[in-house]
Amino acid sequence: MTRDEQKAATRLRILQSALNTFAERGFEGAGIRQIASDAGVKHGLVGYYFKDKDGLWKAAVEFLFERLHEKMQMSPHESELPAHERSKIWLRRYVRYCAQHPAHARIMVQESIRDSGRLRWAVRKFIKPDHELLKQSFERLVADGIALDIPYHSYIYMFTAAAQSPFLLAAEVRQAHGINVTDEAFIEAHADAVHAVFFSHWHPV
Amino acid sequence: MTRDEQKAATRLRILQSALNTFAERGFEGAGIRQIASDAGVKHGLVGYYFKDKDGLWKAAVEFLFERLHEKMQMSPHESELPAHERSKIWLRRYVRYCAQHPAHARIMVQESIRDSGRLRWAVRKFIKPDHELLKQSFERLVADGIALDIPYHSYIYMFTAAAQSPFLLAAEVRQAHGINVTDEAFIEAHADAVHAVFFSHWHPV
DNA sequence: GTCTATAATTAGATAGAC
DNA sequence: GTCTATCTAATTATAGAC
Repeated sequence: MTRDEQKAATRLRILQSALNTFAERGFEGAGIRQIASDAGVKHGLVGYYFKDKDGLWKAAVEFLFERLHEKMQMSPHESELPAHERSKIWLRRYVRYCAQHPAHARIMVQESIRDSGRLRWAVRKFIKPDHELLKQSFERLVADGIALDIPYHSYIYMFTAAAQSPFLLAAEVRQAHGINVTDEAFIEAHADAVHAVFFSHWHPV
Repeated sequence: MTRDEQKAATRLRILQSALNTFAERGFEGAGIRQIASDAGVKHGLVGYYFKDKDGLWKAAVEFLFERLHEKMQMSPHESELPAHERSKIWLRRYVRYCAQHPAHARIMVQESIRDSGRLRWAVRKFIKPDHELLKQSFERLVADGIALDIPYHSYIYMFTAAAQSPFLLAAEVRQAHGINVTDEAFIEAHADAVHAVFFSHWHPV
């Protein structure tokens, strides 16, 4: 491994550790010492890579959204499918993403509760652009009679919350219902359930 | 005011302050000094009323669920309405509760992310019993063809998340969409949207 | 009941050794 | 690049004054 690769690897280990810790304990609850220790480095090194706690948080969130965009990308083939097929594929992919990367929703939900400068940064850089795209997709689905004609902001927040919820709250689901939400069977069943609620109004003839 | 009333009033001020602070910053992020100062007392007094931070959190959560149960109670008259009317009333009442008391979802969501001993306590004492009742109601609605026949745990988490979401994430909704979710018009519109998505499958003849 | 004072930890940030 | 040492500030909890 070259020096640059070593450096990138160390940076990434800190970042992954930060993702988990911010997700589990929120910004204020997360400790730089804990994050560093989980990554196998000393706390002083975090400052070298990310300047301060804010910088670390922003880098972690940047990582999350870039990965989300990668994972949600449609292939050229898929992009040409009819709208109801496309949204079905998109939905399953999103539910699967929520199941595999629960830290994303955990970090963003906690920060959206907090109303911080960090949230303002994330809204401008990621949330607003993403919601703008979602709005356009949603409006096409409404025009095609696939999605219900309700206010798009209610739709966006209901849909994403419904898809994320069991994975966001995995600990509660396990304790209250004995369900392991990382089971493949549960993920599939939940994706089906989200589809039934949000898209079953439209039945192709 | 009698001594006992004074005492109860002071306890309540601390409790309210704790609700807001735990909601905004999570358990670890919340500071007893901040809570005490917002309540107009010195931090030492918190220990007198609630022993320690854990005791304060549990008292706050107890307060939340007792208020929820009060507010969601059906009148004898309402209890005799047909199922689809009853669920409609229940839904609007729940959305309104989420709008008026966002601290409830904010505290519980953050704690359900954390997987703590506090969560175990809340699951046993409040969440499991509540979900058991929800399950029974849901199964009746499915039998009557009012609710979709999907796994009840997916239904519970989707429904509650969809109802709570814009109020849970009020800061994000305001920053990203310029919407004040405490507006009466928004609350009504969101309740309509939740109803359309989760109950419009059934049309009375 | 309420506050003051303090003990024991812990936090984030940074300067400097290697 | 990585770590050690340290500074300052903030934390929870509690003992004791009033």
